[in-house]
Amino acid sequence: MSDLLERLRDRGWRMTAQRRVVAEVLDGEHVHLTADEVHARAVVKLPEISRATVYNTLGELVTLGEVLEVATDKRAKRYDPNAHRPHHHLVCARCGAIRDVHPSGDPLADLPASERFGFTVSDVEVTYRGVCPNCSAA
Amino acid sequence: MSDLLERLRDRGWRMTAQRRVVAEVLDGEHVHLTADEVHARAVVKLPEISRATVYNTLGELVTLGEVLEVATDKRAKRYDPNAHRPHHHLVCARCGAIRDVHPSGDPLADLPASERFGFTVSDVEVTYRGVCPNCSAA
DNA sequence: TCCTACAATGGACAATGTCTAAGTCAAGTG
DNA sequence: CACTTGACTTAGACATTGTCCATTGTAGGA
Repeated sequence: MSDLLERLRDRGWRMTAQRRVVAEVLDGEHVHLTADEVHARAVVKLPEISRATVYNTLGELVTLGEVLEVATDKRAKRYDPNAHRPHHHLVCARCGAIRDVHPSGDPLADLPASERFGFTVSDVEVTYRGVCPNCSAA
Repeated sequence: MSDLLERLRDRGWRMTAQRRVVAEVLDGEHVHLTADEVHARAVVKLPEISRATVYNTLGELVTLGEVLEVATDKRAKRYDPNAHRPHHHLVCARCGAIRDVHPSGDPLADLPASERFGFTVSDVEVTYRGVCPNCSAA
């Protein structure tokens, strides 16, 4: 993740304690936090960080393509730091747990020209839904 | 769509003017309204209908499987009355226009057991993103 | 027609996200 | 190293979307 900080500095990002903390919080695999969850964790490391800054920083990271917004949850946006390895998501319909998954095949190729309605299609987001082992056991 | 009203009556739904209006508003192809858009259109036909009733009715229609919630928009839930014909969505990244599309192939089959992490996978939602003809012309 | 359970209402509340004005500070410059 | 400047942060007001509840209304059966 320090790679990330490097890349951002190279792109002219001013490096502040707040931004560093947000980047740290987002580090890891299978991380899919909402903005408020990011804020909650950031506050632990840097108590005076404000909500607005977290929202701003997340927005910038998304614009820069370093973090993805995913819509697995219909309430709040979630942020996925794993932006450089293409993947999709598997969501538990009961507890909301999210895993990154890598389906075989290319869904983009599955959309014939006749179904594109003149759109220039550039991206696909696939969300699998089901019940996770924990929840199906209970 | 009157089929819908029939089906609902058969299931013991009490038929009220409000519910009829909500069902009418949702009639059609490529309809993907937010709850507040549904409310706005319902008010035209029945001025005293309340927001709460629209939300309740939409929630019931979803529970009954007559309408789908789709997460193409990251702000608000959208409601898709085309619940009985499986399909996916193509969204314009600029103007937000949404089309129903029917990709070939079955994305469910593309998720190998090794990528299921013990989940019982039951459903897939595919969202294609791109730029629609109108927006790319501009 | 009358009853009653179910539905609708409206307004308070909650959750998520956006904006602004004012203060603060990172980092380049001399 | 101190200075300067414009980008960054802050707190809190505001906006949007969604939920809840107590009260009032009404669909549809007896």
